[in-house]
Parts: sequence; C-alpha cells; structure tokens
Amino acid sequence: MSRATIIDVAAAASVSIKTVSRVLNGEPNVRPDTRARIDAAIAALNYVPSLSARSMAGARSFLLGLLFDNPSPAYVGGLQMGAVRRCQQAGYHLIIEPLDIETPNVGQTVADLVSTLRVDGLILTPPVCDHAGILAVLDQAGTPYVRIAPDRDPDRAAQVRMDDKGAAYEMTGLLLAQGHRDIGFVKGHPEHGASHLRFEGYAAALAAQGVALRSDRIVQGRFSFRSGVEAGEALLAGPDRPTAIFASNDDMALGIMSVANAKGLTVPRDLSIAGFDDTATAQVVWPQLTTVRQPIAEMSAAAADLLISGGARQGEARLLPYEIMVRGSTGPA
Amino acid sequence: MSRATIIDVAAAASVSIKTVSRVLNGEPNVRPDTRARIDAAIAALNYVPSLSARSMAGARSFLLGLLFDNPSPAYVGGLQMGAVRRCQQAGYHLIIEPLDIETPNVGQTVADLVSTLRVDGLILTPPVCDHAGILAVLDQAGTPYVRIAPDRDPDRAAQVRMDDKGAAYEMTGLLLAQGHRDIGFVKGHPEHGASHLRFEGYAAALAAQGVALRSDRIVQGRFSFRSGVEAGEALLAGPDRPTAIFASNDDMALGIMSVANAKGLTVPRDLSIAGFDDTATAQVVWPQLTTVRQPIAEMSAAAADLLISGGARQGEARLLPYEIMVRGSTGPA
DNA sequence: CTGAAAGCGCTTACAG
DNA sequence: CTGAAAGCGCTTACAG
Repeated sequence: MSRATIIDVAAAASVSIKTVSRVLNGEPNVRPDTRARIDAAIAALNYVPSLSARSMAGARSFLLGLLFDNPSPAYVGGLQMGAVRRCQQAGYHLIIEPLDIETPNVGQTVADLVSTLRVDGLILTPPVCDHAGILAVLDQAGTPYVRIAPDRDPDRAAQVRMDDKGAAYEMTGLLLAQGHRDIGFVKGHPEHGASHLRFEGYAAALAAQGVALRSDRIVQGRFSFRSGVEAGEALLAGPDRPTAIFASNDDMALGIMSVANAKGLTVPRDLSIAGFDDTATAQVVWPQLTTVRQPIAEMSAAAADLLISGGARQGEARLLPYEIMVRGSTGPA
Repeated sequence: MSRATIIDVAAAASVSIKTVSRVLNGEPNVRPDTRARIDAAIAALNYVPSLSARSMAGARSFLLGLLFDNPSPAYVGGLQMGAVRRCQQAGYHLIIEPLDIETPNVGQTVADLVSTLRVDGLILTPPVCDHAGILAVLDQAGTPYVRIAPDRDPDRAAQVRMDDKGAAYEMTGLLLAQGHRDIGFVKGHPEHGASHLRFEGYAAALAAQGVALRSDRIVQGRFSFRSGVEAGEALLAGPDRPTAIFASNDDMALGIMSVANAKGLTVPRDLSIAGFDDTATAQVVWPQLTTVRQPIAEMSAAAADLLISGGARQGEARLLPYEIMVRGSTGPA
C-alpha cells in the first residue's frame, strides 16, 4: 500500500480534511475528542504529511538553508551540526549550499535558490554574510535570514555572534595573572573583522594592567599555520623574546609551537602559548593548547531558532558566551 | 511582482504549459524554434520552476539526503562537500540528517523522513550504512540508496568504498623499502571493518617480503588519540623497540608521535611513524605525518552520481583510488 | 467548533 | 511535434 494522505486520515476519523489540517498545524478550535480521534487515525495509518504539498499550498516549506563559502570544514561542519539539530527538533529540514562568492552572478544563484526551494529562511555564515549583493537579493525577495559573526554592516538584519573582544581580553588577563608581562601577539587575517576585535581585547587587557604595548611584539598573521610559523620565527629569533605569545587562532598558535619545539624551547616552561578557536587539533598536540572555545554549533542553533521563531524578521541579535579552555601550553612566567 | 510560473512562460512563448514542461525536462519532440522561443521566455521572465510543485506532480523531488551518525566533523564535512557539489552540478539539493542509531525507533525516523521529504535517494555514511533496520526500511519503501564504506553485508545494494587493504599494503611496502624490518602496527577499533582490512594489508606486505609477523609488535587501538598514546607507551617501553610504527589512523599516529617526543626520540631518525586518513592535523604537526589520503569527498560525489544517474538501483559498486602521502615522519631505517 | 470549494504549480496519461 | 484535462496533497479564504 502506498502512503496515507490527509484524505485517508479524514475518512478514518470521520471528519473533513480541513479539521485534520487544523490538528496538523496545531490550530485552536478543535474539540478535544475530535482531536484525539484524528491523532489516533494518524498513528494508525502511519500518516506523515507531504512537505511539498504543504509548501505548495501554504506559506511554509519547513526548509531552512545554510549558505557557506568557507575553507574550514571543521567550522562549517560545526555550524551545520548546530543548525540541523535545532531544525530536527522543530520538524524542519536543513539544505546546505556551498557558494563561490567570487563568482560575479552569485546573487542570481542565491535568488534562483530561494525561488526554487522556497526556503523559510537562510543562515549566512562568514564570509557569505558579508556579501552585499547576496544581502540585497534576499532583502528584495523578502527571505528572512540570520547572519553569523558578520564583519560588516554590524547592525544589518538578524545576527548571532560571540564576544571576540571580551574573550581576547580574558585570555590576555589569564596570561597577565600568571605573571607574564612580555606577551607577544599574532594578529589574524586583516580582512577578517574578528582579527581587529581580538587585538583590541589584547590591547585593552594590557592597558588595564598598566603594561605597555610593544609594537615589536605584535606580528601580522593571516590565520594560517604557515603564517604562525613565520610569526614564531620573527618573535623567537633572538634571546630577547616574550615569555608568552597569544595567537589570534589555533592554527597560528600551532605554528608557533612547532617553531618553539624546533628551537629547543620547552612549552610552557620557556614560553607560554595561547590560541583561539579550540580546534580539534588543540587537544591533540603536546602540550595541549590553552585556547578560547567558540560556541560554533550554538551560534547556528541560535540562528535556526531565530528563523523558526520569527525573530529573524525582527532583526534580533544574539551574543553567545565563549569559554576559556586552560590547558598545558600556558604556565607561570 | 511575484515569481513567474510555467503559465506565464507558456503565455509569453505562445505555447501550452505542456510544451514548456518538455523543455524544462529536456524531453525530445520539441521543434528547435519552439524550444528557442521558450528558452527566451524563461530567461526574460527569470523563471525558475518550483521544486515542490515538480515533486508533488511528478516522480522526482530533486532532493538527495545524507544520513550520518559520526563523531568526526572532518569526515562528515568532507562527505557533505563532495555530495553537495555533485548535487549542485545536476540541479539537485542536499538535505543533511543526523541520526542516532542507538535509538530503538531510528528505522521509523528514517521512514518518516523519506515519507515527508520524498527524496530521490539517500547517501548512507558509516555507521548508518551498516544498520540493518534502516536498510530494511529503505528497501521496503523502495528508496534508492548508496552505502559509503560499509562494513557488513558487503554485497548489499550500491556502494562506494576505497581499497583499505591495498593502501595498507602499499604503505607497509614503503616502510620496508626504506629498510625497516621491525615495523610495529596499531590496529583500529575492532568494530570497524576497515580495521581488519588495514591489518590484512600490513600482514600481507610483510609476508610478501618474507618478514615475520611479530605479535609483540601488534597492539590493539581504538582509533582515538588516547589509544595511540597507550599503544605508543607499550611499543616504546624498553630499548627493544621497532624502527617504524604504522598506525591504522592519524589520530593514533599522532598519539604515538607525542609519546616518542616525550621519550626524547627524534622522528624519523629514531622512529618512523605512518598514519592513515590524512586529517588536517597530519600537516600541522612537526614533522608532518606520512599517511594515506582517503578520497572522502570523491566517495560521496560518486554516491551522489549513482543516485542521480540511476546506477544506485542497479546496485553498482565503485572502488576509489587512495593516495600515499609521503612526508617527514618516515625515513630510512 | 467544523466543512465545501478553490487553488498552489507542476507532471502524467492520453489524444491528435 | 503539440495540447487539453486531470490530479498530486495540502492550505487558504470563506461560510455556517
């Protein structure tokens, strides 16, 4: 036998399909016993409503989309997990769509996507969330969306982010509390907004303790392992070196750690190293890396929430808490 | 103005909607100039067909699903990338669905999923691809599916895998060619089929060179970093130690490397280490890890291919090539 | 609190 | 090579 439809359920419960529809959508104005009869029929027939029929007839598709163009599978993977879990809880489904934001007509691609799929909302991950053309297309189409950790137009539309500056401030404070007064800093990719925020947190923490900022201890990185190696070589070149280095992300911190090892420095005895991200690798290296855990899955879960609850249309913003993971790579000065 | 429909296109091209439908689906029997007129109307109106309407009226939904229940975000992320790219090329969309295969009614969950979504096919990743209940549900529903790297029922349904045994054979051969005659081996999780295949490859390579298998050089691991550390401690306890260790995956190889470092052994001078997987970490540690690159994205792309082309229904199987990544962690005995 | 009718935008099966 | 009609399984707007 083929799938049961709303007609079958209506017949089994001796009501009209409209009443079944009411129960399906949790609408009021259905007598309790009628509702019970319909629920029983649904269970007996193993009925599951057709998404495409609901989508075509109504205003909702129960589909959310996640747009991304990101080289880091771990980051994107984490975002997907958080979003898809929340979707499942709410009876929604998640469609993932990689994009190439360098493509000239990426805006049209997104427009077509929204048009064929009729998604109820879109989660935009960095750097897609900062693409003016895509945002314009969605605004025009009236498709709700939530931006995750956007760099530009900080007040545009709904968004979810974490407190990069606060986290960097707290991590720097941890190093200061351990007695470090000469703390090197490796900046992240200059095009990435979080880079500036993290540096600001570092600078503010030093200022709060009256420790002078030394420009020769600050190196520009690009978030890559390789740029971390270069930064490490610059910072650890001579005998006059910092007692701690705070890198704007884990990949760079790992690069510094490999330079330290190569130079025969023991971490954290000779040098404390801190990172940012809490990647999977952070716990695999030895010593394990002290770092900031980003609430990646939680951010996309919150984004899905805003889309499902309707908060996205109101342009709501959420700031999620981070967590400082103190591990073996940092110690007393 | 709202979205154009097939009716608008038909009117603009002065044909019936049926003829537009023919063009949309690439059917034959449309006069070239009629086709050109319709194409022009589609472009002019910016027409994109509605997926839900097509799905409801016809046999195809243009939706593929990826089912997983895997702790490794990198592995799942790689699979998603490969599948979604292929979907995009073919005008399909990918829905991702995490599952908990420990849940007693996971079969019903999958049945409901297939029922609401009407996906054209499902990609089953390990360990979902080995769940008898889920396979039974899909067989009964008649939903095409492709299993990725299945452990059990090796001949059931369409599947895509890589040659684990061949890769382990070749990696062991590489170590032998470098002069190693005392090669330790760390087995993977005993519940994972690939574990056995990789061990078989190792054993076969030794046998081919007339090198005896030493049971005291073989340690049972569980694919985790921690189990690698334990294996390393067992294998490197005394002065009588192997000159090379081949671990069944990178995480364990990394655990061994950290033990070697802690014991003051220099890799690869004192000990060669090889892994399996080519995780992101493999290139971040120092020295970089010699390992086997699994064609993860390629496997799921092939799976999507089989689903889209119809090969899945024929139960086709594909074996994809691996790649040996020779890096710094291995060297002459 | 409940229902009859129309319609969402396509494809199917059939006719010509 | 092309088209008129029915129907997919729901929700909407309305009536009672």
